[in-house]
Amino acid sequence: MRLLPSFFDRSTIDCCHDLLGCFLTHKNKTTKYQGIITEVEAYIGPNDRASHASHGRTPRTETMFSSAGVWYVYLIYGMYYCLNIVTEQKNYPAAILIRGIIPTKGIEKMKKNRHTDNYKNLTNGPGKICQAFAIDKTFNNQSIKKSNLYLEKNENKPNYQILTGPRIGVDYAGEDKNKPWRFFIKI
DNA sequence: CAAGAGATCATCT
DNA sequence: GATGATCTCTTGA
Repeated sequence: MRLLPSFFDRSTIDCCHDLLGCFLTHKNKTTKYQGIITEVEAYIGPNDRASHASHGRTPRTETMFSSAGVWYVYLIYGMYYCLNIVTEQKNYPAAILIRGIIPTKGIEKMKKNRHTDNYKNLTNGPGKICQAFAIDKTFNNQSIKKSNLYLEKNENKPNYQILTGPRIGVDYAGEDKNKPWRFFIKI
């Protein structure tokens, strides 16, 4: 069952907890990619110095100010894409970065896309996820309701513990770098 | 296994 | 002109 935009129209932290364990799915002409989300990070509000939106509205960050349930995709370090889902009300900039996934479908194509046979190295990082799932900027600002990139509820979520920690790669963010806004499933 | 360097370009100042 | 919500490769213990 596809998650609808309304699922994300609420506290970003709550969304993070509920998003863990759900499926990410991308269906194109040739391949169905799918995996279970195991790690995410929250970027919340105009004053979060780790967030792109802390520098105000710009052409790039405009997506973060959209209403909930659209993809925010951007290029980082000139080489890799990162996939986020926008949360909370319109004009309040917030999103969740998807950082870790366990692949369940399309694994052979993921290996090709990633140029490796190492299963454990397919989707354990935000840039790797986008490469494995063939996600690029064309998905930016698309609604999860209509896009062929979408999220699904997992009816058989196993019991697991959710751990938290500081976000990765945001040393520039001053005090905000210590916020425990990284969430991951204990294996 | 850990640490360091380099790749590479859209975005914003 | 500077920088980054990353990754891979190399080096060395």
